[in-house]
Amino acid sequence: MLELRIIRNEMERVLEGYRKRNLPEELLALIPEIISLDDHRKASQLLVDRNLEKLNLLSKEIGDLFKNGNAAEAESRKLEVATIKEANAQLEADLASAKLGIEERLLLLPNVPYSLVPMGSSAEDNLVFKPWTGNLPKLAAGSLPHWELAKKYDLFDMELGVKISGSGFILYRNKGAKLQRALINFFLDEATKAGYEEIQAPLLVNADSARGTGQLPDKEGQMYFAEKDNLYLIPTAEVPVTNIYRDVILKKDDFSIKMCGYTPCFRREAGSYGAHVKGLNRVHQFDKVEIVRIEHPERSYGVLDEMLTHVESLLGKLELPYRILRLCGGDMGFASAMTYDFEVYSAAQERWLEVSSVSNFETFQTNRMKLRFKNDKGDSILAHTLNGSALALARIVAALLENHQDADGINIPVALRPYTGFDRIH
RNA sequence: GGAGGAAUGGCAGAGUGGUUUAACGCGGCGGUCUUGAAAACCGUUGACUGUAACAGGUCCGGGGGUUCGAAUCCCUCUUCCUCCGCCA
Repeated sequence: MLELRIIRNEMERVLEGYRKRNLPEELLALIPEIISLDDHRKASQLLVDRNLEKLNLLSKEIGDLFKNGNAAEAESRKLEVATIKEANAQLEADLASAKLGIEERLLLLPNVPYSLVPMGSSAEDNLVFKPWTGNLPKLAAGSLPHWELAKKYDLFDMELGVKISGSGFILYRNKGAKLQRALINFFLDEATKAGYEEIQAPLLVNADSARGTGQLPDKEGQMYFAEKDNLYLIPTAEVPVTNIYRDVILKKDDFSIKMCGYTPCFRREAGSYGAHVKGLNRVHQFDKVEIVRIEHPERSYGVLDEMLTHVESLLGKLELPYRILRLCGGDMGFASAMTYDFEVYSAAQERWLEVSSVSNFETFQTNRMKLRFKNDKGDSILAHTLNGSALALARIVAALLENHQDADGINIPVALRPYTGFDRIH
């Protein structure tokens, strides 16, 4: 949730940022409404507080009067109290509705894009921040897309996924299952080497956690929900891992906080059926190792670059051609201030697949989570949060299978061989 | 699932209706002393809101209620502990 402080103090930057997102007029119109509601809130608060002060004083007087045996005088003060309370009830209702109005509107406003974010309305306008400079793999005639390779080498089964659960659920088997496990371990080990603490977090979370990282109310329809227990299946490890620090005040030397976690991710992907959902390209359940950082605001963009380097090294070791996009305002997620997407080239499909998204949320999550640190002056300052996939499995598997195939098998990248225990699928 | 108990500041722990403006202690911070440190002694010590700065207001697990007045009484929810049952 965007800080009210930013709206009040940095209006220029907010408006400039929202132009990059092509924010519709009706949302821009919320900004002056929020400011006037907040003025109203302050005024009401002042009046309410003054009345409360009077009530506090009167209560003390009444206590003293009773002690001194002056019951008559005490009773007359009680009448005074009743009058003030009645007047205050209306003011308090007024105050509550102003607060609610501010909250409702703030929840509708996305994060303000960082200065480097390009203007744009769709994926077309994303900046290719780091193009692939090598040659794209050219596959021999007869090369197969990953869903055909899966059948040929018995790696995963989509029909069984449908039978057991429904469309979009995959059953991995044999070397397909082992490849999954190998990738997860590889990614976790690489993150550990880079200094990230490994976390195993709950896969179901409560509404407070989903709200903390911004999935609620914005993406409610994208999450599976266990109604009986009021728990959401996580769409990413970001949710449970970041929420470790909900309602926490850090000391300044608690930085840097670096955590990673492997979890399955559950996404309903409502309304996204279409041409590009074949095979592993878009599924309801996939595995992902996520890296999460909690940082001092002055360092967060340096850390974002550091995270890019980490993801790059993973893709390099997997011998996959990749490029990095800096997302334009219109294509960025609601909560993000700047996002880089990593795409790997899927040679048989001849298209780029998004395999990682690395974002700086600045204070958008911490404002809602109340995650702060103490500066030298003793003020509580909101920390910055960042996270990124390092990496997401299903599409990586698709690209690995397609790019490393030859006529009668698939080669496993050297870095992964200690983890798979085999060099080749054939 | 059943029966009982509990939840107070960073930690520990008093407080059962009116100097609680939350005791005492530990820890933290500052100081005295010391070549330096420890010990000892003295002082200080949370969050939110609000103000130019004061003032003021809110917060004793969450929410609601009783009362002139609630950490304290009532209702409700959540979490933890003990015992029983079930169980990977």
